[in-house]
Amino acid sequence: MAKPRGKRPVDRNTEERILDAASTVFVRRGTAGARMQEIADEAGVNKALLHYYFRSKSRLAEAVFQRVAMRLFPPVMAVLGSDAEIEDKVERVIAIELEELSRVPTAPGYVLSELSQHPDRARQFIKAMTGLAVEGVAPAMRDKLDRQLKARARAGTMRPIPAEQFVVNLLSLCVFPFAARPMLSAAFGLDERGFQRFIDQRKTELPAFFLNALRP
Amino acid sequence: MAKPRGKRPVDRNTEERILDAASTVFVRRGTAGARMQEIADEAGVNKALLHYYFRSKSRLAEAVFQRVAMRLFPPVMAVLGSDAEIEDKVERVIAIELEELSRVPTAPGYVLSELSQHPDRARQFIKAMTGLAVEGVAPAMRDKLDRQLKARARAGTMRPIPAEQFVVNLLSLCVFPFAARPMLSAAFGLDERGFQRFIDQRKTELPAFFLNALRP
DNA sequence: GTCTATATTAGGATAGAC
DNA sequence: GTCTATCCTAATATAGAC
Repeated sequence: MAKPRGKRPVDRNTEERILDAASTVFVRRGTAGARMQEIADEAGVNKALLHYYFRSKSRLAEAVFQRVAMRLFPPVMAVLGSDAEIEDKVERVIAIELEELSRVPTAPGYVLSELSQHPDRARQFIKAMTGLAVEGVAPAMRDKLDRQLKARARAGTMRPIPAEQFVVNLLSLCVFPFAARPMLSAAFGLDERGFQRFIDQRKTELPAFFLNALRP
Repeated sequence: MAKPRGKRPVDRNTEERILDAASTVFVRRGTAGARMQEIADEAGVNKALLHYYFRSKSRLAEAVFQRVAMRLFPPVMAVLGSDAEIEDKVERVIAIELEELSRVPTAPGYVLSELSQHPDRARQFIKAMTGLAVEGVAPAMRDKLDRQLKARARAGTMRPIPAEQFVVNLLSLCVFPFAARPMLSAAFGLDERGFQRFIDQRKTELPAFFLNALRP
């Protein structure tokens, strides 16, 4: 419940600033490693204010996770659930993801670690995203895709593949390199620029790879 | 400094048991979220003993990360760097990874989160794995693969693809589903059995998908 | 090598002034 | 709404007996 509802415009601003700061710090340190003090410093306010707005660290953590995840998943879901052709979807998802993740390259690591230590966040998020029960956007998207893929397979213009595998393959190829970035950089001897070049190369390589994999 | 070197056989056993317990707890809670007390309980020993063997939590965390990563990566590296044909490598890596990760499905989440919060672990690990400098196993494997892929592309029996992209694609497709397991389970409504069925399906689907993607 | 007991600090949370 | 000061538990770490 809770959250104060002040009248002054300052309120929203401060709450926003805190949320921004918290996102930065939680993504950097992980939820358990994050310190309320560091968040306060980052936001330029006092520790006590964090509790004033969010009551506890765990509530703040929840708000941050929702926010980060909300910026990551819905755009992809929208494309996958749209009426576009499969080839279009593949290209658009890859373009959107590599673009967005280049901007926040550490977000995947945070989201995945948060999920592995706090699996219930996944359910909460799916629920929050659909606004309804767990049965919502995700199954709708899956069914839509499933029909498309089956039709194309029947027409012989595409290798048959279950919709879930299709989605997971696509996301894997986009997200994993960012989540594993430190290991890849170390293994292949890439600095920051090198990694960015690797991702740029991937922007053209990945659609080609994926679409080729779908050929009948 | 360093680790005590007792004479009695008991020593090794206890140290092993602590390391086992620590792995379990660190993987479950993440490094920052893990508690020395919980590790001691899991190992059936006293807290003080952890410090006796590993001096501090951060040293223990380092040892655990090395151990978990060592069981995950080297087998794959070995296959990728071997003399086997590309098709063989693909099939073997997928088989090994899906098999091993089914046994420790939460390991990827731990390793990735550890990496994102502690990027230097990657360098340390690569260094430890090669036993030498950072230039070691990884580049050798990369070069080997690179030659194979280039030869096959020249012969027209395979679509050209940079070795790094090849490796990253292969690992992405194997590892990501485990790291993202809670989200996938929530999105697709899978329970534990459902997820296992999904992975079993993947054991045949993935080689087909990947090899198809490599066709010229 | 293993335990009990304790020191010490860190960090989340609250009280209360402004 | 925002700050300063403080409380209090939890958690790492050590001392010292056995």
